[in-house]
Amino acid sequence: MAYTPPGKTREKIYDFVRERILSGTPPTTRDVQRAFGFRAVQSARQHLEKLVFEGKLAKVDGRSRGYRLPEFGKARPPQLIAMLGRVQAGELTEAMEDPPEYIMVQTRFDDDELFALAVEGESMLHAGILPGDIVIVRRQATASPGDIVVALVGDEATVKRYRERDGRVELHPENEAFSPIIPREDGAPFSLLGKVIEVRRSVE
Amino acid sequence: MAYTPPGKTREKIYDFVRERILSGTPPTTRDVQRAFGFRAVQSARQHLEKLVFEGKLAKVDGRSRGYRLPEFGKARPPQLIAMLGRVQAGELTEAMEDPPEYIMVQTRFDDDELFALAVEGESMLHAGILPGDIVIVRRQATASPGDIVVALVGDEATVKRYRERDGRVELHPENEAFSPIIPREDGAPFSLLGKVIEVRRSVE
DNA sequence: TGACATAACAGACAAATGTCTGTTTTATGG
DNA sequence: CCATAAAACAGACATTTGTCTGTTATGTCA
Repeated sequence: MAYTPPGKTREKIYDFVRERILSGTPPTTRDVQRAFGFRAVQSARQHLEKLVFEGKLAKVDGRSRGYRLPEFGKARPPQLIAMLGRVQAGELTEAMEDPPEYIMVQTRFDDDELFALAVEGESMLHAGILPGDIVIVRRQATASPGDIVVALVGDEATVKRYRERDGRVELHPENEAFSPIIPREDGAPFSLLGKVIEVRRSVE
Repeated sequence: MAYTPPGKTREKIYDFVRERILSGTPPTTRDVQRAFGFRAVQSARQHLEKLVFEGKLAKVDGRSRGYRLPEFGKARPPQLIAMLGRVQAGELTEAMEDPPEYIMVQTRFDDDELFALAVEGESMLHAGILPGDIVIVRRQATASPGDIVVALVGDEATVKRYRERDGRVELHPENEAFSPIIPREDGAPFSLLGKVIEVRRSVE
């Protein structure tokens, strides 16, 4: 390979490795060699080791594909959770849209405690939750007053603020145009699905 | 290893592999072997191959750590972008908090076009953007009317709705308590940093 | 020009890892 | 009980991959 100014090639190698790590698998030394047309493995290795020395990459010695992004060690590991959809027969079921949708999150919870849901109404407008927003929900059967929760009322999933009054559960919207739901009174079957722990909105 | 009912061990192996893939690196066949206490590599391999056959895992033949989550093929690859902070000398600089913070997103843009920012004021309350929210921003020097943008006014980064009136740029808050900013008039140096493409809020 | 640092190359060894063939154990159904 | 299927085991081989030692280019600076 032709000679390049100091650090120039190394930068490109860093970008390459970073990209590969993020897209699923760290490259091998020889992946890097081939990608940059080096005729010697050592050329790739030298750059990689220098990147580790500089702290730009982390590494697990001896293991194949042992390069990491140093940030990953400190950050929470990414989790892939399912987007749920329709409400059927009293239970949220996976929306069977053609490409099953997943969303990547980083929380302190187990990923099988979590699911995601698209918000449909405007009842939580003043809490900054708009129609089309995605809420990340942690499954739990109880909640504390003030929590934003997802509940199944009748066969509809709804996002509301959880309150208690005189020992009774109340689900409050945050929009004057809507009325609170007091589960026992209107007889519809009620169950708490979980608590909202994150809200996301795409505004492209 | 003791005999287990059909499929039981395989489920656990799937969970294990999935976890590993999400946390950065797919396991090797022998990683699985060791993790489950198999005395033969083939035991692990048999399960893994069957998972691939069932479509629960994807695989790159021959390569080390070749197992993948099939969903990853369809989804946008995850991107790690930096959380920016303070505004210094007219430019947004990386907040040097001890563990440099990164956030994982999945967009159709290049990750070096993107940065993230914590919202500070209440000026965009009615657009569903609250103090403490994280906005994902795409760097761009121009915007279309209606876009929510991040602009540098003076030495402060601010999130506003982009408008044009009589050919002049106006930055509108979405909260009656605040007034629009008309850049040229008040003399403060102004520059458009980018457009908000995603809003996130943690409500734990 | 010559010392020096970095980049790149050559070739090799050893460990890690994917893969294969065949056997043994355990549960299930007729 | 026997046939069958799945689970688990044994042992081995080939490729991939990490690592090492030493050498040759190419640019920088005094």
